[in-house]
Amino acid sequence: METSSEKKKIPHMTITRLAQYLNCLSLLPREHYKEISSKELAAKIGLKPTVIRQDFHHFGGFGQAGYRYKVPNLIDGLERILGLDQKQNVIIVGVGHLGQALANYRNFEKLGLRLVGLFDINPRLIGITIRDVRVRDIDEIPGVVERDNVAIGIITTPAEAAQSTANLLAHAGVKGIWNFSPVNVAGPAGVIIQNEHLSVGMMTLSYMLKQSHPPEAQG
Amino acid sequence: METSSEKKKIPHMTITRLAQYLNCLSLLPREHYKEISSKELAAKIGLKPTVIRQDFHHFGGFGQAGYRYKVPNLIDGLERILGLDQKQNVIIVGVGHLGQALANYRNFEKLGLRLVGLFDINPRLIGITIRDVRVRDIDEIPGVVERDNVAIGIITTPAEAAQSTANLLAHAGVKGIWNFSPVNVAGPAGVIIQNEHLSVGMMTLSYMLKQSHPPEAQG
DNA sequence: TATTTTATGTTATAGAATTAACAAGGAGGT
DNA sequence: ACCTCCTTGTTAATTCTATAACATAAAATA
Repeated sequence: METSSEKKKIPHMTITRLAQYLNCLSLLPREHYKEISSKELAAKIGLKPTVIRQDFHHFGGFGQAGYRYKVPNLIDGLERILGLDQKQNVIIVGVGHLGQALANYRNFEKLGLRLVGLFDINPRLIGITIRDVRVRDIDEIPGVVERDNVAIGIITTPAEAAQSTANLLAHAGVKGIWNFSPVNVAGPAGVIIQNEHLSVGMMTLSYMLKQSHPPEAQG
Repeated sequence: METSSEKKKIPHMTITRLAQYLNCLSLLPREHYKEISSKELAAKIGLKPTVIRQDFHHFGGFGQAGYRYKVPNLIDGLERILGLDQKQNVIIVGVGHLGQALANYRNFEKLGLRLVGLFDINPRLIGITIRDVRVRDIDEIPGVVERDNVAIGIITTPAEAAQSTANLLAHAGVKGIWNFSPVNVAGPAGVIIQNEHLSVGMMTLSYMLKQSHPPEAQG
């Protein structure tokens, strides 16, 4: 039970973990896991059970003392918190390899997303169809966003075009931008921007590799 | 305990940010930015200058009081810390859309990576060439890893094949695994694993959208 | 040349997150 | 029915992180 007017600050790491929990739960066979304990879930992700319980506690908890968590109940609750219960229309701008990979991403439906548009500036790409969605010119973006009530724009353009694409999307009226280009893009207040940098993950892996496998036997 | 080397515990968030700094620095035009201040860099990423200085301080700092940071010097230092100065051979397992997107990723060279192998189980993919690299069957992985001294294996297989691929890679002798499949994979001690979940970024964006744009007058 | 400005390195404090410890409640066996 | 074992919700303590404040040092300016 949360008081309606009160907005407790949820740690950002908690949100990230909630997403991991949901991802993990949605992938396990339904028949074998009607229920799951914080201990079991923690083991699957590599965390301690207290982390999970503390995360859930921010939202009043999802179970009852003594019981284990009901998996469907847990999934529903997490989806509701993360806003995945509401279906959203999305478009992808930039139909290069990464754009095409995302367009073919099967888990989009699980995330409550419906791909309603693909856009590029390359005339050789305009007109082709991917998963029943035709590639159109980017100047059609404003119309599509308004007509189809597009909530999220995905940027998979080269770095040079990323910021202008973000501006175009924001001006067209999207509420969120998921940016896969190498550069950080900025937007007007009110537009949520998620910058996704693949290289960051690679660099952290590289760092950890260096830590565990030092290049030279150094004492 | 205290060893002569600088093996203090570096916060994980610091490493993530170092990667962002390097990514940002490497993308700005060299002629305009021979030097940069913590204030300027912070503004570009959306942080406070103190965060950057504190991060650098873990490694003794990269400048001198009064001077601004020399960009090339900064880049070199960050690359050295992150282990990007040492060139590493990598292979990609799973030549679906995402695998092909990564194989065409131009920034691989910047990360010190050299793609030396592509692998799949699909006979229709085996034999094709992407960026001068031929797709081979996965049973050739052990030989290639040993012969070409492959340090990192990238998993872009479906969820079902992810863990077995990780096992195969670990047994073949890779030191690190970069996993893009939806499931977390585990590995033996000594093998560093970086699980990259695209859905997590999407879910956090969805959450933030819900916070700023409440669905309807509900509750 | 003296002074102001700006910059980083360093240290100390406030704040946040993780971890541990405890309380409450149900299931299962004897 | 009683006892023991588990499990979650909650609170407290510890650890870690981010922020602010300060010291140091060079460049720009008058």
